[in-house]
Amino acid sequence: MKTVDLSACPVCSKLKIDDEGAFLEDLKCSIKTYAKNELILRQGDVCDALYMLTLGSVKTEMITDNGNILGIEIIKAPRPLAPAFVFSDNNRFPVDVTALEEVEIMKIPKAEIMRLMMTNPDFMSSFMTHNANRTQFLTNRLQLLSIKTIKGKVAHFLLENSAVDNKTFIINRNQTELADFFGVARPSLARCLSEMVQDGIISINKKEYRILNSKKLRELLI
Amino acid sequence: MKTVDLSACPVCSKLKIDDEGAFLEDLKCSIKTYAKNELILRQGDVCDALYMLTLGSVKTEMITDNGNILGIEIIKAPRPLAPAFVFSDNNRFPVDVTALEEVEIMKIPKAEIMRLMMTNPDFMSSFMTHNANRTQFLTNRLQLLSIKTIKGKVAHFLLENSAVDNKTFIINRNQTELADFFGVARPSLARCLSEMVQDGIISINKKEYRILNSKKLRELLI
DNA sequence: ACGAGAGTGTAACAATTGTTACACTTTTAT
DNA sequence: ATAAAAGTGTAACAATTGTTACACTCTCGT
Repeated sequence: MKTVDLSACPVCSKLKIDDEGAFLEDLKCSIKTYAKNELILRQGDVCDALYMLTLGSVKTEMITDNGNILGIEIIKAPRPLAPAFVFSDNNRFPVDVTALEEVEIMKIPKAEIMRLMMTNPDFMSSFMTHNANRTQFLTNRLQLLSIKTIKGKVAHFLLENSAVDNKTFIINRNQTELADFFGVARPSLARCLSEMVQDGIISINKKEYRILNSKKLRELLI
Repeated sequence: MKTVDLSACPVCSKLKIDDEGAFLEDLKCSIKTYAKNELILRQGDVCDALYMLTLGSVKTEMITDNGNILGIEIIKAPRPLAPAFVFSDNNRFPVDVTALEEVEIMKIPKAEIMRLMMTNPDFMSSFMTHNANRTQFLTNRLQLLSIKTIKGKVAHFLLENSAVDNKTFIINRNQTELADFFGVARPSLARCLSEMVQDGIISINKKEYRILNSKKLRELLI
């Protein structure tokens, strides 16, 4: 059974491997499966290995001190989960990870990662780049959270997600998830969205969003 | 002139180098100095090299779309600035960096970093760990920002900064900087602080903060 | 096709925070 | 030493967001 497509993985794609099967057998790793909605990793868990999502998709969310949920992101296989934290001094998971469907996770010991990095320059480079991109993602998240008004967050989010040429796009989150993502209350988000629709700035049809007036949308950032 | 103490640097400390001088001469890098309050790096600048702060201290802050300032951290030499971003796909600086005093910065090309990593396992390990710790720092920042009430942020911050045994400590930020750090308005922070003092939860004397009632402080997180 | 449950729209009201303004204190530079 | 600048306390008011509640629509499984 081939469960992993290494070439699609951001940190493994550059590996020059003759025999993928042999490579994976060589790797001292264990594989575990999880059912839909199962909690895979808990915020605060010790992170002594690299967890590679090899099949399915998961969501990560942060539980704040006050019990609020802050949605972080949805991750689809194949991709490593929180790869940076394997190497941190206080190596604990920063988020809860929950299975969105049937999921398969490969657990690779830290020592194995070290070995791969030392013997394989391309792997090292990919791993570094991937981690750097993750940091950039976190920075963007920080930027989004630091916008104080909900309309500003929405504007930032929509402008970021809209291609230059295409002003219509699908957002694969329902309103509740979107509110979690922004760290605001659901009815507050609904109010802002409906006001923006009334003002002719955007239109919403189910999960399809369209920017009608990007000038006004940009003004909401000010 | 010896400007750098490698042993104090989080990513260079483990380097086994006989002749520090020769090592630094070998490194294809350039050194530049900046005056107090000078803007060293601007958010969005292309980041094609590792910037190592070798002397002095700087502050980093993020300018959000709406022009607000979000204070991130104060960095003292020796330490690399935004090391993760050298390797990111979209390698641009995430923050403004401003000199807090006379500052010296060493610019090391990306290729040199790669060479060091490949030839020096300890350097690689330190670099990885440092980047991981930076990610963890960003995650903590994210957690702080996701707390919605100002008192909650203050409580989180104070509890995080207070040692277990010592309930008194110095915060080297004035009220304005603290407000920027929390991403709130200065008078709002002042109001919360004075209420917390009135309620006998904390006491403040200039920059010395003391926790008087840690139980009540913890309740503010709920 | 139909009922249960999830998701959405919206309203009234409460709570928190932001804004602006100004007096006052402390620090810094000359 | 003294003026200028930076930092702090605080008040009135505006604006935004959260809370709670409920009706309505849509989706999905049986």
